[in-house]
Amino acid sequence: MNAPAPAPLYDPSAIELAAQAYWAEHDAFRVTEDPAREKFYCLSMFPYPSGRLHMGHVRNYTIGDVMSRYQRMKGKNVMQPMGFDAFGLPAENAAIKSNVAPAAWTYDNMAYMRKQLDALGLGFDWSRSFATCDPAYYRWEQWLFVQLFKKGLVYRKNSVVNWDPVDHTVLANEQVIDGRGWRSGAIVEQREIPQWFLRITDYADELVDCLDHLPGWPDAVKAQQANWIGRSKGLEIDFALEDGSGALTVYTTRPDTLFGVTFVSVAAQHPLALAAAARDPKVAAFIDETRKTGTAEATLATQEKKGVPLGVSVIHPLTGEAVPVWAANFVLMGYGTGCVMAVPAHDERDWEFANAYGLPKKVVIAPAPNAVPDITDGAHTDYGVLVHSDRFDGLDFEAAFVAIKQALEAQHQGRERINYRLRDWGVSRQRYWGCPIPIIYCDACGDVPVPEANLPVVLPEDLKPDGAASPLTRTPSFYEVACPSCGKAARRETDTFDTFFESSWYFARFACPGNDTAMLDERARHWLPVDQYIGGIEHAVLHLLYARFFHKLMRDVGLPVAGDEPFTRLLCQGMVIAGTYYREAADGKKTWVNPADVEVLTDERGAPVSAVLKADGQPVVIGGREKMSKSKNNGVDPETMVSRYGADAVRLFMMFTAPPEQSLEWNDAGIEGAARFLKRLWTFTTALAEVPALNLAALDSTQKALRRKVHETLAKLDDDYGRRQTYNTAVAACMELLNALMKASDGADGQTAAVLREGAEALVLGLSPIVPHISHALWHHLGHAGAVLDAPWPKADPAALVSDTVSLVVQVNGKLRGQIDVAKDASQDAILAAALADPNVQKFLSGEIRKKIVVPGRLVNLVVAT
RNA sequence: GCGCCCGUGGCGGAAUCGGUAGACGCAGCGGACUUAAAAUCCGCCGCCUUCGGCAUCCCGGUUCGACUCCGGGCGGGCGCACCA
Repeated sequence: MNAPAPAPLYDPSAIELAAQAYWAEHDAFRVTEDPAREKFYCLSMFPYPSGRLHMGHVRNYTIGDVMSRYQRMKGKNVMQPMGFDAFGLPAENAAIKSNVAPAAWTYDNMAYMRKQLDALGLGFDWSRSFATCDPAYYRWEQWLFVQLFKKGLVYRKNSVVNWDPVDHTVLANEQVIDGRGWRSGAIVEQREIPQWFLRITDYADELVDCLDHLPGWPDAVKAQQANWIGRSKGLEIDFALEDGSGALTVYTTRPDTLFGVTFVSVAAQHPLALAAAARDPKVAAFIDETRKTGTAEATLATQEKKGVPLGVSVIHPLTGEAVPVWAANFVLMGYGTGCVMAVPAHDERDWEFANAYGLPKKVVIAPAPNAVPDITDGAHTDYGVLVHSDRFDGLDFEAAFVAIKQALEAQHQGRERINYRLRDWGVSRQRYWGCPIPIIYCDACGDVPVPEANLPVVLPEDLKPDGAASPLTRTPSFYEVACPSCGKAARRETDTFDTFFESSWYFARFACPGNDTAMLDERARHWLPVDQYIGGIEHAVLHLLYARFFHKLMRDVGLPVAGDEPFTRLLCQGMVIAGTYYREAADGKKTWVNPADVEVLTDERGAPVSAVLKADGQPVVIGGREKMSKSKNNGVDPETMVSRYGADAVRLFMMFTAPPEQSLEWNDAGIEGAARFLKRLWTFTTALAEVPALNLAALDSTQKALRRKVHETLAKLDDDYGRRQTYNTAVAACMELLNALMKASDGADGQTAAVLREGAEALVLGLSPIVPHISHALWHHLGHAGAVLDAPWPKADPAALVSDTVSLVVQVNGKLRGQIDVAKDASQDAILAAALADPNVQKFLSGEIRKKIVVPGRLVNLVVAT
């Protein structure tokens, strides 16, 4: 090998700036539709512009960037866009706290975060970017809302909000702390006001059924969504009121237990309970009590079962018996019909309730025809066969469901019904910094949608929220309008959309930048669905369900979206966690200290024994590993890490330390290890000089083995990047290969040097999606003119993978006793002969060999009598 | 309570279809270089030990063979939370 020219030292910041400048200069990530190439749409959940990126963002976007760069090298036409989810409460809070306009605050934050994203080397097509607070964006969701209005998919009804009586404002749930307003400290009231709803329940069946056709989604997310939608099949059954004044309709999924009904329970807010309250002060008192506890949801589930008899009875539809009606605190007014038939023998809640009030229990389900279930300690809720149920005795659940349904239908007292836990989506928010709802209220014409020609309804950006009611409600120039229909004075809606509205369709708009005449165009059909979506598991239900819903809505109003589902493959990355450290004051108050300020002391094995604060050398308590957060003071700032170690090291550490969907523990020593590896890669690759051409015929067995390692690594990389999406094992394989190459590089010349060079190229190409900057520089070092991001993905040479001999393990009774090398096409007999000849194996072959198992390419297991 | 997921060295993790448990990295220990330190390089590194034995939360099962499959426990995490 020629004496290498003195190589420049690895200088991450210089290399990274140069690579980023190259990408910017060449507009390297801008894409357009290309019918000749397969498209790949890779999307990471866009951020709220809070001001600074946190490690969770870095992890999310690194994963997306790695996938994008890999697919690009595989020849796909990759679109990876990025934008900002720019409406929301923090901007209003900042406005109140620092007296800055929400718009200015938001745009400043976006500019800063854009710089941070670029410094990480993320390959976004910024020409497609937008902020959702731009009227050019939100006008189209107003337009969609108007279309849905016309189709009857939106409606207005009264709904409860958290009302702060001091600030005269509606509070979001997270602004209510222990039942009090976050700023005023006033006790929050529940108030009913009219709000807009989207009929997501019309799509409940499709939303749950389509889950079965999403093989690329994690099961956990699909399970959560199905759970959330909560579809159940049951019967509505009418119980006639004894006084002949009508009927009480209950919903049940267990009509097989109908003969076990001993009373009927209604919600405290049920009309029948309210009517009884007028006559009976005890009922009135009960209703009052439930209203007070009604707010604290967490206690609701565990609270004691309470109720009060209403003094009315209903007639059992099949037995004709009279059963009493009770009001009960555990019956939900908002689900089903607000009343349920009570079967204490076979329902836990009814069992508890009946026990508390001494109501009878009738067993009507048994595990077997002659068995008697034990209900002394609780209800028997399993399915079984019917007993004490007249002509239905002996039937199982399914048969009883059908038979009882038919019996009730015949007397017009029952019908099958599907129920959902899912409620319609309330989209009204009494907030300033959001998209205005495009409706005008006219005394003469009612609720009138803003005509399409008048869209967008622009949010005035010069208003300043002060924590009280939305400034829109105090801005006549905004809300005083003429009715679009009759021209008379009317009032504009001052509520804005839930911010989930914006994030429910942004994925589609990325395909259609610049279109100011339509929400979407044919380009959406080209790019959709998103091939790979990446984001946090915290969005498993709401965001992902709403986005699926919007995709179907856009489809049904005739917009050019492709397919029924927006996201083909979904990856939910794990949290970024870090150790926590604290000191506890005498009063039990904990002061959390940042991990960066702590020194951990270990025993001689390396196990941590104690920790001290660097500043004063005094001990701190070692807490658990938890999600990075302000409250636990265990956050690590990405920008600091990038300036200290370089973006490549940060990216490498994040991809190497854990598989993407698992939680990732940040530790400073770990990222130093990542930086060390990059330094080694740099030193090794830059030291390679001109080498002779690779001559496969001239390779000796050592050189062949080294070359096999190179190509085995390539084969593994493709599998890890593509099918498995386990970047941690891909990096490990590269580290292993670099170790092997460096071991072989001492005084290497001739064909060994040629193999080393081939290995270096494999490493640079194979690592380039993860560490794009150093790869960009090293690719040029290796003499290539083009950019590594445009190089084709390396393929393993099948010829390099074949070996003349294979190494087999020899077991005796399943225990490892020896190792043999045999020809790769050796016969079973030859393999066995070699195994039996091994001296160590022979030591364990005292008895008769009962069985000989040969697994080709793997092992030999000899079973002897013991 | 119901649903989902997970338990492997001091630590993060690997073992992809039931076939060498602990790859790769961190931490630690020993050494080289150095006046010294940092950086770098080399070696050791599950536990008990002499051959060897024991080890993937515990107990059982299937199998020639189980981290992997099945049953039952224990522990942890996440989601939903009286949805009839």
